Amino acid sequence: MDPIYNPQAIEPKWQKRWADLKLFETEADPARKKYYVLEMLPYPSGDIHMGHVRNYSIGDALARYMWMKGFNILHPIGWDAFGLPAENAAIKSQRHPSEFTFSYIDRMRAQLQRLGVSYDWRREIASCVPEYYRWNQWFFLKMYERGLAYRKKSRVNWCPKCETVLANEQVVNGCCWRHEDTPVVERDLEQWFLRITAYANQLLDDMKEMVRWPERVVTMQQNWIGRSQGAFVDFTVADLWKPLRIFTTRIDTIYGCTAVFLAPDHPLVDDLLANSKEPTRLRDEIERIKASSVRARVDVNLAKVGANTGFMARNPFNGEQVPIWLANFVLMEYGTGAVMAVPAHDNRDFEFCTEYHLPIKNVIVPVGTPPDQEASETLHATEEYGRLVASGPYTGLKSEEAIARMTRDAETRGFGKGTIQFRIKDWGISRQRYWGTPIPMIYCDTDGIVPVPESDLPVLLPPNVKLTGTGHSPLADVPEFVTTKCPKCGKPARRETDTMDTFVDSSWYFYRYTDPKISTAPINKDVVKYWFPVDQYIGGIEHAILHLIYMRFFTKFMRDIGLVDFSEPVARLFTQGMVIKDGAKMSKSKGNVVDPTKMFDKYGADTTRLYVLFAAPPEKDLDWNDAGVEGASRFLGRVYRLVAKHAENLKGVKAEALAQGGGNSLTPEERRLLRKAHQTLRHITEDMEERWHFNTDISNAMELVNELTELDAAVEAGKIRPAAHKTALEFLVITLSLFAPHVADELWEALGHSQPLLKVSWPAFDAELAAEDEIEYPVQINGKLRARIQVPAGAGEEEIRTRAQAEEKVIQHLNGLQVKKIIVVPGKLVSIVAK
RNA sequence: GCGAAAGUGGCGGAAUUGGCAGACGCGCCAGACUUAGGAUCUGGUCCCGCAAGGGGUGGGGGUUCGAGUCCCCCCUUUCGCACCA
Repeated sequence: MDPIYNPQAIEPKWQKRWADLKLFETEADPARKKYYVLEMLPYPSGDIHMGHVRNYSIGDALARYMWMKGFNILHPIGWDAFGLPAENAAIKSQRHPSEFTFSYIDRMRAQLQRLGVSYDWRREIASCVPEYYRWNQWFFLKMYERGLAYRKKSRVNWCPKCETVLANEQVVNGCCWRHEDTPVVERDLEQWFLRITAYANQLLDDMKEMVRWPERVVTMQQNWIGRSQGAFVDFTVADLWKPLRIFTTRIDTIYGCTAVFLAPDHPLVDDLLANSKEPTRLRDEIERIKASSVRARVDVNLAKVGANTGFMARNPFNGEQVPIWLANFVLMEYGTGAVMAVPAHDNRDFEFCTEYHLPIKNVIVPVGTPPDQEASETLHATEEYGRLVASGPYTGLKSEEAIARMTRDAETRGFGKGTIQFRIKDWGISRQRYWGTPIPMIYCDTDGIVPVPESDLPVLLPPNVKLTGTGHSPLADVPEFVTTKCPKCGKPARRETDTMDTFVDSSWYFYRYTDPKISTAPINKDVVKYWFPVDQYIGGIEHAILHLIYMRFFTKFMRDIGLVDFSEPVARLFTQGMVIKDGAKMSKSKGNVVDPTKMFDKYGADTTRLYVLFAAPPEKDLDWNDAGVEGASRFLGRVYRLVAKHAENLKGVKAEALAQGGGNSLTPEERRLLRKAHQTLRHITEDMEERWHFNTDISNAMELVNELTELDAAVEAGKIRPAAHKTALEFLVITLSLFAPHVADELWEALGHSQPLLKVSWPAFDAELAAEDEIEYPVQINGKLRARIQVPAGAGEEEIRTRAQAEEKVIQHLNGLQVKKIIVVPGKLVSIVAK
């Protein structure tokens, strides 16, 4: 073997060997236990970045471990290939987005293959091919059949840079998720929506199955879905005899209601205007409030602004009339767009009512409050539950009781009902762009909206299209696409020209991997049954409430149409940290990008992977440091030389012979080396099962290398026999194969093996060999470390105590003191309390 | 404002259940080999102190024989949500 570590020769050699052996190709096999490792599929942007390297290195370490543990592994990769960047590049260069996309895929595939990840490349998918996206259309039609896809005109988020609509999930701090400094503007557009709200309750309830998901992600999804239980109550607009429905979660405070607040765009506002005695003033006020309303907000701490409409509303519980105000903080999109103002028990209402000198009426007191203190002055809102006062027949009830009873009474008396409101909205999927899945719908003057028949799928994206990026659907400019026949009446009709949000593509792609070529259905049910659920999904936290909620929604829908028989697709989720350099996320605009391929050229893929896993635990952000890569490179060089030096001699040696000897016949040096080897194996085995602190796994491997280096003289002196030496070296190579697989296979071969490491079973560590035979006990006196004693591992507490007291330094420090207590913690330390 | 996570040497980080703080690596210092070193190897490296010893995990308090770890208060950073009635 080459005496010098040369990754540029080793890595291509093994990548070719693995491919020739079809090492990573797997099939469903009901006789074997399966394990599905999934990493989030990349967008083909042109080049892989360090985030990809990190993601796939984590996944590969796990996949290779599970492989060696004997599982049948599904480990696929594909391309999230539709989307705006390719379209924007196409506009600039007047070429077709598919040119960019496919050439980028080729380039990134080559880069990924250099990384040497254990993918079954036969299963590669790209979402931009008709064989894939026709099933997006199929899912859409199935949803349409069931009333889960629908079209409506609504106010939508529009990104002026993307020139398209965004889903709520794609709006971040009022700005576009892809353009963080571009505020989203509102437009009223006819849009297609997927009724994710129909699954809101299930999306919440099924979280009980997501026990192996990061709590953070579960919480974020809970907040996003935002379920809240409350009641509608119908007030009446006094002069108009019109009902005005409000939503509240605190019906128990309704006797403290001193006003009703309307969103400025509430439908009743037009009525009020028409009947107002001072319409001019009111119209001005409305404009003013709209301008400062929550929806148009740029500032985070928006001041409360409002205006009195001059109208009154009647509270159905007590018949009181309260003024109707417009308020800038009331959202039309949530509840009913109208709220009752209870300034004594809601902070926002309090702030508003104080500002506009509206009365404040206290109706809740803490449960133990004596009667004479009930009428204390209100200086701030108290939002806690308590006991009702001044609340007619409900006075004296506790909040919980009152909520139940008042909701029931509102129902029986016909002016309200209990309800559950969600914060999550339906998923707007129409995009006014070209490079996406055409929405398979047809508009006919006679028959209205008509779905494309399933047999006519796919609706193909026309290849010849002029891309201008001017904010209307490019497909509308392609007459041969737009013009079609109505499937019902056969008369000329027009096709829908919007395309789907690309998050539709990624909502079910991981099912497709199990049988990527099937042409009769989106998925092969039987194969899905074998491979699912995904055992481990790995990706960035940024998808916590985008992709990761959409894919759950899709799975529930797939279950309801009989494609799958479970409700949650992913058993365990891992969210990796970002890759940071110089205190900021790597990005072209900041100029702090480290190009992985440059690292491959300079150090090799193994070193790059090893460094990325070593520099930080995988869930934390990773601070990139060029000097650290040098360290990883040096380490692999050291390992290589260590094995290369002895490989020739050890080739024919059998490793197992000594390891099974129970330790008795070993020389002290052998004992020491094998102890370290088994300790390392123990640490890494246990860590792979649960913790995944690859950084400490690698540091353990480094310690083993240090031990091997220190004991090298003993090897040469014959104090360590070849079998023991080889065992230690093999453990090192096996554990390294999870993180640096190419060099590991090279060394494994040099040690005389013909099968690659993936075919080797993960060895079991020997707890006896890993155990220390002497333990060093620190001895503390009054909490201060005073001495260390060596005690045989089997020693009892009494012996440890005696030895500690006999220690010279201990005697010195106890001089003149009286021992009160001696605490012996077996395996840990001795603590002496003295006065 | 609400919620979550975090704060440990010059740097990345380790300490899995309350038990020797700083593993491992980077950097730095010294030495060896060398024509040379940005290769390789060896030793050193939390702070104060010659030493004995003392101090030390954002700050302050507490529980405990013993606290980076548990409890209370405060500060800082990052992330998520942000008028959701």
